[in-house]
Amino acid sequence: MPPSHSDHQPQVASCRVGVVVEAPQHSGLLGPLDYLCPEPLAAGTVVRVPLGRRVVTGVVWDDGDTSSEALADAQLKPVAEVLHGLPPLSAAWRQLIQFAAGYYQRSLGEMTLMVLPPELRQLDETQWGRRLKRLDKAVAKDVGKEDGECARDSGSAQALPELTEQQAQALAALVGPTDKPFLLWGSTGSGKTEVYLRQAQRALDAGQQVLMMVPEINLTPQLEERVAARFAGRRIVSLHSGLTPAQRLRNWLMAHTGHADLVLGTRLSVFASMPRLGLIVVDEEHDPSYKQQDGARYSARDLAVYRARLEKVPVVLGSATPSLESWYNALPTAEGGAGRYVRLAMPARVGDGIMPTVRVLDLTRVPKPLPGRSAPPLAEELLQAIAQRIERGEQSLVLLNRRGYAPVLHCSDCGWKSGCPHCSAWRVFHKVDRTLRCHHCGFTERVPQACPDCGNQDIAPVGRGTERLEEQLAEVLPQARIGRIDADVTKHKGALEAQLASVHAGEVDVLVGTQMVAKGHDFRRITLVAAVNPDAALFASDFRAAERQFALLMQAAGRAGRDAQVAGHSEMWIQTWHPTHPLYAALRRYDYAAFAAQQLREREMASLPPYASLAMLRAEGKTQEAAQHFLNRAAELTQDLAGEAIVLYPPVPTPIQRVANVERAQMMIESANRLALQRFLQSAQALWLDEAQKNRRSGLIRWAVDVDPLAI
DNA sequence: AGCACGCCGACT
DNA sequence: GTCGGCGTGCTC
Repeated sequence: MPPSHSDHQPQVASCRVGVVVEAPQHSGLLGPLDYLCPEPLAAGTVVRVPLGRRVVTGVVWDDGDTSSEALADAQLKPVAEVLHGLPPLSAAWRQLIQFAAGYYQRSLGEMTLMVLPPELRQLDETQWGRRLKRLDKAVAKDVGKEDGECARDSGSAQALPELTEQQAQALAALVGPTDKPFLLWGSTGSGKTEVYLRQAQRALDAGQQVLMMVPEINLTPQLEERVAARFAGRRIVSLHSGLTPAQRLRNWLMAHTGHADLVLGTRLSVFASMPRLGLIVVDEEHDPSYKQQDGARYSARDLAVYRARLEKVPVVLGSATPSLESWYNALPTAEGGAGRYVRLAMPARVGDGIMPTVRVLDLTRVPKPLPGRSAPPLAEELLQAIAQRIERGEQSLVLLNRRGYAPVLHCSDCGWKSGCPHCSAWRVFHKVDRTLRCHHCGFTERVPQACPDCGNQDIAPVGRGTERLEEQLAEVLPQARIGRIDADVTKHKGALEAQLASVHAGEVDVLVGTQMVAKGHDFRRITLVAAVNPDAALFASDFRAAERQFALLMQAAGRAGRDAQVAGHSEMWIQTWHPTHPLYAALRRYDYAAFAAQQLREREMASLPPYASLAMLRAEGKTQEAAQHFLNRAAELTQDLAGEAIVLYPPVPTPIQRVANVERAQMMIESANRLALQRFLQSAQALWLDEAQKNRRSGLIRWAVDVDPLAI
């Protein structure tokens, strides 16, 4: 570049700063880039800097001229703008990002910019100034209102619910002298939320901020309301991807400037900048949505634990069915666990509510339908139980984890099936709008009148989803008012709320739904929950399938009978071909500990998490060969590096091999030693990067490392 | 990732 | 003769 003397640097620009800018791992821009500035800038300052022909947002990472001076001052460009009025991001925040970037194998720049509000990345200095002014005004107005209306001694107005013995014990332990993370293991309805709220109150009273994380914000409106009601005098902001860019920036700034006392958010909120952080809560810590599934694949739960240790604040992980990782960490060493967390158990339901009786319905003993008659949608016995509920004016919840009418259409003449032309998957028949839809790439067509291959008019749906179950139930239970909740219903704005309201108002007798209804919502009048087809998870190739299914069924059971009057005759039905499976045996007794112990034994024998660490090298290519070739080369190149401590498994196609005409393959990497795996990935990355470059011509499209993968 | 430069086919 | 395809390479 020409040695231009821009008017930004009238004298000698004496200082050098390292600035982190957005650039992916493969760009070769790994660490901070050096820029010149007229006066020193504090680390954490947000700046705009020239990068190539553009000006981008970046964060000052180191203020000293500690960075390698490979480039002379003359080769450096000056910082373009400083976002004045934005307090620098703290050292702790930067360390969290640095750790996350290293652990999940992404560039520092990508990680940093990814977790800042998207809006902040767009603004230049003048736009930023205007925003800041508007925000200051809003804060001033709010604060005035607050001081005028409610005294700061929040909580005095409302009567707090009385604590159970178990809650009191858990709360006593939470002030105990330990810096270990807490695992709050409390069954559904045991009052975990009350413990969070009391502990949050303590932090707020001490002038600290609270970070409360939930899996999906739209599934937990009830928690949001409770938090808002309890801390009416405090400023509470939410942080999730459903906000508009302006709201997201505003709420992020409220947290960053310390104006917000409590941040309630999804996984991305683990990166919220909070100068007075005093407590982190991770509700439903086992939930898979804490793991980001694309880009930088971080686990917000694991980062919450890291952040708590970093900032020396307590962290509470809560669940009725903890992830086996957390469970193992909380298991005392005497019981074969790691003893790294403190386990707080709350087994009893509040208000004497008991869990519904589990009834395992053995499908092998259900008589076959008479010739010419079709089988009923549910076993006769279960249908009768539902009919009884309807007579008594009670509600039933029927769970089927598959939306649409039927998962596939089939031609009985020529054998044609409704495959997706772009994916290795069937297109699902949706009867409501007469479409065939691919649930992986979204490809949608009107359902054909006749078989596209042979013209046969008689193409039939095979299997069933929630739409069909709803229809079939309406036929056999003509007296019932039937409702349905799944992703197809809720994609229309407000539909979920409307449907939930009608359930609560008692306008629905039988609610059909996918797993999304099993999470979070309280249904006071449901006294029967039925899992129609829970067996698939028992024999899935994914080693975590059983763990997920157990959590889901426990959660589903918790939907029933939360009122003591009805809890006595509440039931949880399991329709299964494998009635003696240990998963159902444990579920019968709601014995998570026994289930976990059995799973841990299997994991230990198979060298799987939590006894081993995993990473997955994933590749996408124009052909399956291209994807696998890269993985094979990647393995060859790093075989020596791997040595004894790291096991590289042969590359295989992913469970759904082709999505949107892209072929996918993956290679599992395993080690008994987490640190060794980290070091390996770190060194391997450079070699893979180079190899990937060479593979582009032969059809490699993308590749990425997934550390601690959830699904394999 | 952007966004250049750069060298080969079908249009005003 | 130019507009534009996306292959290769760089950004303090």
